[in-house]
Amino acid sequence: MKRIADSTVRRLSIYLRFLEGSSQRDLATVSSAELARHGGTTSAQVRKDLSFFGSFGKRGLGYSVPELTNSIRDILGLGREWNVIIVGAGKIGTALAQYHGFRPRGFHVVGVYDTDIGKVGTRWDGIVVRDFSLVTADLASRPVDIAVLAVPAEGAQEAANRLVDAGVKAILNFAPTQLQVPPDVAVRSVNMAMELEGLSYELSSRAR
Amino acid sequence: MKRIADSTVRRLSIYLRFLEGSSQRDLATVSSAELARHGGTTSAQVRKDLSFFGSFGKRGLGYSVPELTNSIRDILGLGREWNVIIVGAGKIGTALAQYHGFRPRGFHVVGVYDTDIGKVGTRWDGIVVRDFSLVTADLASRPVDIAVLAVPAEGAQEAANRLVDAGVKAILNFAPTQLQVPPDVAVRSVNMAMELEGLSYELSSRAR
DNA sequence: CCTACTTTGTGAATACTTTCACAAGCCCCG
DNA sequence: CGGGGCTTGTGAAAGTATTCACAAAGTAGG
Ligand SMILES: NC(=O)c1ccc[n+]([C@@H]2O[C@H](COP(=O)([O-])OP(=O)(O)OC[C@H]3O[C@@H](n4cnc5c(N)ncnc54)[C@H](O)[C@@H]3O)[C@@H](O)[C@H]2O)c1
Ligand SMILES: NC(=O)c1ccc[n+]([C@@H]2O[C@H](COP(=O)([O-])OP(=O)(O)OC[C@H]3O[C@@H](n4cnc5c(N)ncnc54)[C@H](O)[C@@H]3O)[C@@H](O)[C@H]2O)c1
Repeated sequence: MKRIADSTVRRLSIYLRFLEGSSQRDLATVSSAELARHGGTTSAQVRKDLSFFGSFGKRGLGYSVPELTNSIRDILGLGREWNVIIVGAGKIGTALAQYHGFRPRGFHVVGVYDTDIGKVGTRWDGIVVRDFSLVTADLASRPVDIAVLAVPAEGAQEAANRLVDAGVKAILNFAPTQLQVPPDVAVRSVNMAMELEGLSYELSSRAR
Repeated sequence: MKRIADSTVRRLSIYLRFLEGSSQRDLATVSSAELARHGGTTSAQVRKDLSFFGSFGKRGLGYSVPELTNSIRDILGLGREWNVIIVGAGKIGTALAQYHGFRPRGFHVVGVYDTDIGKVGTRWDGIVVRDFSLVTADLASRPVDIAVLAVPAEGAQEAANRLVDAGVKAILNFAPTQLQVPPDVAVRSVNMAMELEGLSYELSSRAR
C-alpha cells in the first residue's frame, strides 16, 4: 500500500471533527466543498484525500455524513480503544490526565507515572500516580499503545528510551527535544515554543 | 522577498534549540551535518534552509555557534520581547501561564482572561485573571502581539473574533477547531487530539 | 424517459520541497 | 606559500503535494 502523506492524515482528522459536529445538526449529506470550507482547504483536496482510501461519495449528491464519519474513523484506526499512559505528572501531564476530551475518541488513560516520590500515590479521577521505575513491569502485564511524554526536556530522551525498551510503539512528546527512537516507533511532537516562534517569524516577516 | 516554507521555519526553531544547548557545552563551531543529526534531517537540508536568509558559515569549518545562534534568533524575530495574553484560565491556560520556559525566549505573558466570574480576580505568579469582556479596552491601551486561546471548542471562534476586533494579529489556538480569521491574522494550532489520531493511524497502518 | 443540473473521482499539469552533486572557499600543516 | 582535506552554498534533478479540469455518474423535476 502506498504511503499516505502526513498532511492528508491531519486533514482527515479535521474533516472527522467537522462531520461529528454536523451530524448533531443532522445533515444527511455533505459536499466536498463544504468540508473544504470548514477545513481550510479546497474541494479538490478533500476529494483527493479521500480517494487514497476508496470512493465514499455519491456523484451529484455528496457524502453521507454517518457513512463518511465511519469510514474516516476506520481509516484513522479509531474503531478500537487505545491504551494510553502519561509520563510526567507535572502541569501539562495533570491537565492531560484530567482532560475528558480524549475518552470519547477511544483514547483511554490507563496510567500516570512520575519519578517524584512526593507525587507518587496521589490520585486524580481514579488514576493513581505510579513510580516510573515500575513502568517496564507494568507494561509487561498490561500492554500500552501510546505513551504521552510530559517530562522536562533534560529527562525526555532517557524516559523515551525506557518506554521503547518496555515495548511502547508510539510516543506523543511534549518536551522541546528532538527524540531519537528506532524506526518502528512512531513519534509526534507538540512543541508550543516552536509554534510561538513560528508566529514570531510571521509577525516579523510581515512587518517587512 | 520570497515566501519561506513553514517546514523551514520549524526546522530553524529546532536548530536554534540545539545551538542554545551546545553553546553551553562550549563548542565554537558546528557543521551542517551535526545540526542535521540532532534535527532529524540532512545536511543539505540544513544548508538550504539557511541559504534562504543569507550565508552564515565558513567553508571548511562550519558555523560559529554564537553567530549562527544570533542569526537564527534574528530571522525568527526573537530579538525583541513579544507581549502575550492567555485567554481561558482552565487546565491548559493555567499550565501555560505558570510555565517558565517562554520568558527566556522573549515571550512575556502580560495578561490572563476568563469569562468565569469565579476565576476572575484569582492570581498566579503575580498575574491576575481579568474578565474577558475587558480585553478590548485593555488592548487599546497596551498592545498585545500574540493571544493564546485556551477555551472550550464551542467558544473558540467567538473569542477569536473578539480578539481580532481588538487588534490581535497572531493567535495560538489550543481548541480543536479550525478558526476562521482574516488573512492578515496568523494562526497556529496545537491540536493534541489530532496528534493522537495521527499516531493511531500510524499504528493501524503498520499492522497491515 | 429525457433534460438540466450537481458533484464525485481522477489523470494530467503545476507548484513546491527535498536531495544530489560539485565548484568554490577556507583552514591547517609541512 | 602551496597542496590536501573539509565543508559550505547552490543550481539542477528528483520527488511530493496540490490544483486543474473534465468525463462519468448520479439527482430532480416534469
Ligand atoms: N507547562 C507548560 O505550559 C508547557 C509548555 C510548553 C512545553 N512544556 C513542556 O512540557 C514538559 C512538561 O512541562 P510541565 O510544565 O508539566 O513540567 P513540570 O515540571 O510541571 O512537570 C514535570 C514532571 O515530570 C516529572 N519527571 C521528571 N523526570 C521524570 C522522568 N524521567 N520520568 C517521569 N517523570 C519525570 C517531574 O517529577 C514533574 O512532576 C516539559 O518538557 C516542558 O518543557 C510545558
Ligand atoms: N486540558 C487538556 O489536556 C486539553 C487537551 C487537548 C485539548 N484541550 C483543549 O484546550 C481548550 C481548553 O481546555 P481546558 O482543559 O483548559 O478547559 P477548561 O474547561 O479547564 O478551561 C476552559 C476555561 O475557559 C473559560 N472560558 C470559556 N469560554 C470563554 C471565553 N469565551 N473567553 C474566555 N474564557 C472562556 C472557562 O471559564 C474555563 O476557565 C479546550 O478547547 C480543549 O478542548 C485541552
